[in-house]
Amino acid sequence: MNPVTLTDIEDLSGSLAQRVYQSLREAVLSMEYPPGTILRKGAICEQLGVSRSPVSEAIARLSAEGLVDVIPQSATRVSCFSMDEIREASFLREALELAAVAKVAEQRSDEQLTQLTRNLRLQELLVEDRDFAGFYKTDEEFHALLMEFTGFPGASSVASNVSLQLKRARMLLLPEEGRPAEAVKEHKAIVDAIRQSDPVAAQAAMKLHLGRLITQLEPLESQHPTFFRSR
Amino acid sequence: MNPVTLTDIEDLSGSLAQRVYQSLREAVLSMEYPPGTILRKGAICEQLGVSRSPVSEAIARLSAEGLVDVIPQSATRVSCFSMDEIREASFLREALELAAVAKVAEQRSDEQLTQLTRNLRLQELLVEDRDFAGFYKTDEEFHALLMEFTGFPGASSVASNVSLQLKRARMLLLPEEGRPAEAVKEHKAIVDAIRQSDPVAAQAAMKLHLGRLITQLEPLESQHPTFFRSR
DNA sequence: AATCGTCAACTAACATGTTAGTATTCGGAA
DNA sequence: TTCCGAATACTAACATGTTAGTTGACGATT
Repeated sequence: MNPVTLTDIEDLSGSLAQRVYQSLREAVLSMEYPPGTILRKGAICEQLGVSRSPVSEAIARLSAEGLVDVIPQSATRVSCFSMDEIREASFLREALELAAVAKVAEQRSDEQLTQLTRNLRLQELLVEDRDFAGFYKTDEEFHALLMEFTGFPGASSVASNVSLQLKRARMLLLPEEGRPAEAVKEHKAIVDAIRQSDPVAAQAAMKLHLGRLITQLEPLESQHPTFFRSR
Repeated sequence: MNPVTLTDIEDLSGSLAQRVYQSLREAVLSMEYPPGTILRKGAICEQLGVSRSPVSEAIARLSAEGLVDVIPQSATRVSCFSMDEIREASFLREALELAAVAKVAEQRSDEQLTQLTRNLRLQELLVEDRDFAGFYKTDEEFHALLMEFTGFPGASSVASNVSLQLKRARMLLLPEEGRPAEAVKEHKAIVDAIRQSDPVAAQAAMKLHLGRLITQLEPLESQHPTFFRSR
């Protein structure tokens, strides 16, 4: 009865376990598997045409990231949101992005500034075209670029790991009228501060920007109570 | 020929895989398995009296954390240090701890302040007794307390994960004469700022303190070239 | 009708068998 | 002696068999 909602692992690269992991992770983050969904190893094996070994490894990694809860000897289900966790993720993300943006403002190269500006222009275009999916993607690229420009290649992945729950919760947010345009303005303020090599201003602009997201997220708990756990 | 250097998994709790993971992780972090050591699944299975499944899962987790490098179809070895990675870890740790200490300074309870003060006194005692192992442990507890007091239970584990390489590299540092005493003073400055609810001063004190560690770590690359990879 | 205990079905966890890719060694040719 | 290549031994990766713990349903008892 359930349609095949997993991206085919044939399209991915790496070990089997790696591909299964990516496929499952994508399904969880995109809310194709909404919180509470029970993951059946057997079904996944059948669906992807692999044995349980790579599936187990994939699930173990998802569990370590907090995307699924595995109930010993019983079942494993897609983890529910908790507003506490979302606030925590927001706090950690802010800590990392503030440090990054300050460092970038201090040491940016012209080439890096150009890349940020180019990304910014793309954002404007996509908002004009009302291509919100494209905008989301470019938005995330913007933040990833900033982390990369710190000169620490792993910083980007740490930040995105820490923000996983935010990314997933954000999927519940319908693009609110006018919000993407505002986000672009805030991004612009950040880039302006970086252009002027002003770390303090860059941090302030980033803080403002990130604060908007958590504000948008807060009402979700009452709007989608089934996706949240009380605790 | 090799003596049994793994802590017995009997002493640990949780699933087999979890226990194996803890045992291996401890061995890597304590430098009992120095960088470059080749991990043989077969030997580990024999030594711990378990099958390859839990060992594989444990190694997969260590690999995800960057503590071991697994060479596909060939071998898995304890990862070498790289000064770039250590600088990166230091940057990320600083970002998190600065955010944490500011938040704690703003919202601390008296009970929390008491706990910090108590930890501080313990540090003084241990340094007086020249119990450096005990001091290291209490030092880490100090930083863990600060992360906990943010009110975000996961923040502590994120911070310690990010600092794994720092923790391991620190093992190479012989307790330098007078350094622990200085560290206690720096900790005291941090707690003083928290006592006065002064986030800015707390951040400054923390930044100074964390800066000392990376300064101590820098010379290691030339002192222990075999433990570092060039790249 | 409600509750409790038993049992059957299902799942993760663990053990073990199999495959395929890598590295090393050893022998032969230059 | 040196260099190259084939064969072998070893490893992680994958598949599959087995165990044990949990859940839910069903029936007996009150």
